[in-house]
Amino acid sequence: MDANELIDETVSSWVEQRPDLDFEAMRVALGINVVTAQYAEIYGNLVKSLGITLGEFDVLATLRRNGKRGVLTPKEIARVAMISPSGLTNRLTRLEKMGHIERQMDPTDRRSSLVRLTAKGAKTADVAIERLSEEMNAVFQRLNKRDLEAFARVIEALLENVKLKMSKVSL
Amino acid sequence: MDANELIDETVSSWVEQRPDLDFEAMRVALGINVVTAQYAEIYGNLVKSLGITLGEFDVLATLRRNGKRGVLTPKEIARVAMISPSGLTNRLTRLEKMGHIERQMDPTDRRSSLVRLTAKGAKTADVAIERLSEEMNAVFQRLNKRDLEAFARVIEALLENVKLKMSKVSL
DNA sequence: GGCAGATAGTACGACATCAAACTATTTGAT
DNA sequence: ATCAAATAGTTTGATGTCGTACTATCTGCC
Repeated sequence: MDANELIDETVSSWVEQRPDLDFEAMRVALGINVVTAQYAEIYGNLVKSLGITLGEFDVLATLRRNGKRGVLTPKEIARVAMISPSGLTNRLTRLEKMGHIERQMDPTDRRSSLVRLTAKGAKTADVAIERLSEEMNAVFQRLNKRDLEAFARVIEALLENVKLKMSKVSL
Repeated sequence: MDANELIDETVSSWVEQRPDLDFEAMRVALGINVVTAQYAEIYGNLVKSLGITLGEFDVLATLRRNGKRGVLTPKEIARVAMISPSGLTNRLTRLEKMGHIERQMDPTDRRSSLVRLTAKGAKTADVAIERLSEEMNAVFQRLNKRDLEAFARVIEALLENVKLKMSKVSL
């Protein structure tokens, strides 16, 4: 039983049970869900070999690519990583214990703080992003170029006018 | 700040920081993640108005479409819903308390049990799937037909040879 | 300047999940 | 027929997240 078979099985039993409804869009949505879950697992295992979770990598990656020398406030990290304030506190605490980041007082706003990537954290982020981008490029390289362009257009259209709230997304 | 802008921002800062790597596949993968997270939230709110979570709906839906009169063993539910055994036990307990399902002894195998959809559970599943399919069709109707076909092909190709394990997927 | 309201980050409680250990039962090899 | 191994489902313990409430600090209006 592979993923496409499971999806076919799911959709055709719905069609059988509810012939009054149209499940074609659902087939696509179900496929997206399974793809996402699948790659979340693959990427999760990949960063696990570096001793971190996907959520933790998300924070390291945000710092690595966004900050001047890897320094950002928690608020900014939360915005880009799309995580709740409390979830971020937990991630930062774990990363601090592991020595991937340091927290410092913000001299200009005593409510806030500055999160800085350590050398160890920067190294981890770099190795992870190298492997992840390599893995993703390998996967997509096998696909039909023209279809892939259409794929990207659909994704973009689906996200048009989507305002972001909280939700777990990585990279 | 909408979703496409966030993705653009993310990818271009990566390109700036690591010009030695190729992030084009990552852009697409990131888009898929955001789309999935976004629709998980929309669908989650939709079933929330019926008093259940997406995971619980997943079980109701599996029973509604797969069983002879909505009866399946937990093992079969776990297979199709892609959830761990312990996670399933919890979902079933919650659904039983709410009166959406009943658990009975399996006369042919005393280790196992039979999970049956109640009238209330079947009604909930039907209302939910009507609204969900309607919502999804409305979204996809706005998209370019040819692109959508290519989209489906890419999804299928990505899932080729994917053997399923555990992961949370709904519908 | 002072004070109401906004804002930054953290603490706490609840929740859903998984992995691993466990119990009860069935299967299959000899 | 017996018994080791496999299987079904539950329990337990740990994890990671969110929502809400809380503390500390800043901002802007008067």
